[in-house]
Amino acid sequence: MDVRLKPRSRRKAERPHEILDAAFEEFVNKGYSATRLEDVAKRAGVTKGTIYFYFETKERVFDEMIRHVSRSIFPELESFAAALDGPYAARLRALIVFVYSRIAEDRVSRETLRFLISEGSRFPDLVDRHYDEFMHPVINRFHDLLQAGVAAGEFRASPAVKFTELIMSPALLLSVWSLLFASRIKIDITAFIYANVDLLMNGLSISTPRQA
Amino acid sequence: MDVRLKPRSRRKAERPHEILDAAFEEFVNKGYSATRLEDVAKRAGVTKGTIYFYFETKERVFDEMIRHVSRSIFPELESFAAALDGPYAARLRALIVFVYSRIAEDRVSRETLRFLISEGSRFPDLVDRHYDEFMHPVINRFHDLLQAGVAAGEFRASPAVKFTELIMSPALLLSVWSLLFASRIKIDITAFIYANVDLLMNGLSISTPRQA
Amino acid sequence: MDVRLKPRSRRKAERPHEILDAAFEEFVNKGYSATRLEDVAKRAGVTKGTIYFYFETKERVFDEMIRHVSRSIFPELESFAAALDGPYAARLRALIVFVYSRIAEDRVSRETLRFLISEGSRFPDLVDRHYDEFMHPVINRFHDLLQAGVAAGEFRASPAVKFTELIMSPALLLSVWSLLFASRIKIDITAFIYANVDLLMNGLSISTPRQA
Amino acid sequence: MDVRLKPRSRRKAERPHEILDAAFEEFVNKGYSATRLEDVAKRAGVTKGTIYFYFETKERVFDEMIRHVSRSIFPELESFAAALDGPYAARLRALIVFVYSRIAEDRVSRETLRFLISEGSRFPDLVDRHYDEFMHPVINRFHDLLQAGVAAGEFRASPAVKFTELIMSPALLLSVWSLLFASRIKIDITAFIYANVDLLMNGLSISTPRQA
DNA sequence: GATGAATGAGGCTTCATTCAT
DNA sequence: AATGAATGAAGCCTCATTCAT
Repeated sequence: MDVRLKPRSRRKAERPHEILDAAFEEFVNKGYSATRLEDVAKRAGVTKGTIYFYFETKERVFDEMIRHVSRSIFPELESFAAALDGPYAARLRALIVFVYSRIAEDRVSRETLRFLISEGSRFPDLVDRHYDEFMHPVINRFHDLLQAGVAAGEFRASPAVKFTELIMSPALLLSVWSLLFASRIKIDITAFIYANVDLLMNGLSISTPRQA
Repeated sequence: MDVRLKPRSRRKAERPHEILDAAFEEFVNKGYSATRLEDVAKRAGVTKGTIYFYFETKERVFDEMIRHVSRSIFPELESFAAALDGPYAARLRALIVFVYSRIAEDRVSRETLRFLISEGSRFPDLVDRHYDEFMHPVINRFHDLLQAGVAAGEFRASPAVKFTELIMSPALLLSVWSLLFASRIKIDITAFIYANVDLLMNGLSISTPRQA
Repeated sequence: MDVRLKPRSRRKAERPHEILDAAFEEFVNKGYSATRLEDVAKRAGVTKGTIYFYFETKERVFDEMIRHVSRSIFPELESFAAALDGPYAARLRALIVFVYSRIAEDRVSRETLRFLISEGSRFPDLVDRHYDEFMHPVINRFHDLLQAGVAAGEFRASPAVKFTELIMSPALLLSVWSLLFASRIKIDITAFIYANVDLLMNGLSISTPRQA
Repeated sequence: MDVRLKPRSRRKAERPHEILDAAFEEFVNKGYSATRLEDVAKRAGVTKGTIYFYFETKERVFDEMIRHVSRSIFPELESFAAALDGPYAARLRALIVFVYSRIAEDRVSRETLRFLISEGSRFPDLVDRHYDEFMHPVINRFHDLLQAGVAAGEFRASPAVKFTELIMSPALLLSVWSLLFASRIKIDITAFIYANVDLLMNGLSISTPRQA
């Protein structure tokens, strides 16, 4: 699909997105401060000036880039969680797999985590927003599910129910692992998830006779 | 030990350390690129020129700062692990608590993780080094312990034994949580660890009758 | 005359004037260099491109703006001066009042002086033109009047006759005062002119017995 | 005095002054906005960076440049005025000559006037300061002198006594004239001043029999 | 050893100007 | 005629680095 064939007006409407996509790649590579807007422009196939036609400052480019890319991470969490039925163990397993796919295996989500960690102090409301829009809802879904499972007598009333973050931690580890060692050490994700679920289900099962 | 009492020669010998400590704080606050050596100097109570007397470049300051601060994270891991005895459940619990204290609760370790995530692409051997010196040994110690526990018939032969990272993931989560939301949301660490251990021990116990 | 009622062709013919009027305001506010053509466009209710349809460069806009606004300053000087009659004191007074109204009290004239002073070195022939078209004729009219008054025995042959600029200087002061302190200190212009004329008439009167 | 012979420390102390002197020339030539700090640096024999070592911003350079050069305009006005004695006509003449020398004939004072007119809206407190420190004191001295002369029966109680600015206006005209036409039309300043004083003394003399 | 004045490359940002529509 | 997206030269400012003292 040759870019030159697109009508001018068509291209125009896409410019901001193209710039933000280019910005994502550059910011991922170098971090906020070390990224040169000129390089973003080059990657987007425009010149510096064009960026400033659409965005006021470099900070703004960063901020809107985050909004742009994180747009697609979790729109269906609620509907997915609501649609779950059957035994709670199966629901939990399904939700875990879903979260893995969105958090650990998705490059955008992973790199967004990197931005949060690297640039959080420079963009504090970025962090707030992500807590409110992503972390908190996920934690809540897990929490609801666990509590319902406990109420149904399917899960043990483990203290972990109050720390749902525990459930998510392996997915986060996979994310961080990817950010750090992706190019060095590969992890068999399917097997990892399987092990995760195995350990968790046993940990939540009610018939364990021994002490913690 | 009053600083003013130290003989001049003594103080001089500490200059580089003072600079690296100051560098740690500044790099933590702003990241590598956005940190000005002038601010490092100011915090260390010297002038820019002095930094260049001890270190060749800004990169060098960063690199040596990392070595300096991470020096103290894990010197006793091996001896600690070797000294463990008694039931494997108790050993595992002790090792987990130890790792929490070094990884999740220690500020230096936490911020080092931030550096790895933020500046990893700029300092690739930093990442390698940390994998070799910290990650890998910890994983190995857990792995050995779990295998021994399984061999002793105390732990179930869970697939998680092959993914020891799973065991560490809650501590990592706590670390990342701290890096992101420290100032916003507090977590009761003791209760968190307790929940973590509870879930894990149940997950590893042999008498669970049900499916994964 | 409602703007909306004007036929399109009529409005188009006025575009350049509207742009120049807008340019005047913007250049007054910020000076030549600091004025953005974009702001001129906005004020004129058009876009940047339109300005370039009518004017080749920013310099050209400035230059034509000056011609446009200074068009109206002095067309009637000659006829006004020619129409004067009666005693020379009365003629002089009338001419002074006329000049005040055109130089000191007229905003365009005042701001043109500001342009001459600020941007004179960038637009040298602007200065030449204004000297030839405004300064020189005014000085000449005063000069003729004073000489005629002296010849008629009404005015003293003061050396000031050769420095007619002296006569104009209070009006210039009022102009400059306005440019500088307008928003801060008010001057009662009528009283000022009265004092000016009083002093001048006494200075030119023949019957003064004492030395200068 | 070869610059290279000066000890480094000596030169260092002079740097800010040298920069401000260079800035004066550049700002005079091009105005605030069109002046490039790089040119100021070149003229001062330093590089861009050095300017920023001493001054925070371009605005600051301008502001301190004004303070620097206007430092010397009027320190002795009060003492000069206080030292006047003898007939009031002679005092007035002496004060006028003094003011001419400081306002009309001094290049720094003249160009400062240009700055006030050109950049006044960008540097409003510059205007305030100059009114308070220069305009107002001068006007007051003239006012005191005229009133004393009237009280002593030497001067006519002209309404001009209340508009002392009238007395100063020829000097201002000379200033403005210089700013505009210096390179084109020369004025014989001595003769101009003589004519000014002649006209003024006659205007203030008490024995004028005729009406204003 | 230590200072801090000086440098200059480099990045962010602005804006006069162009041009396809 | 008019638009407004796009360009790119240029200016302000920062800061790693150097070096005379």
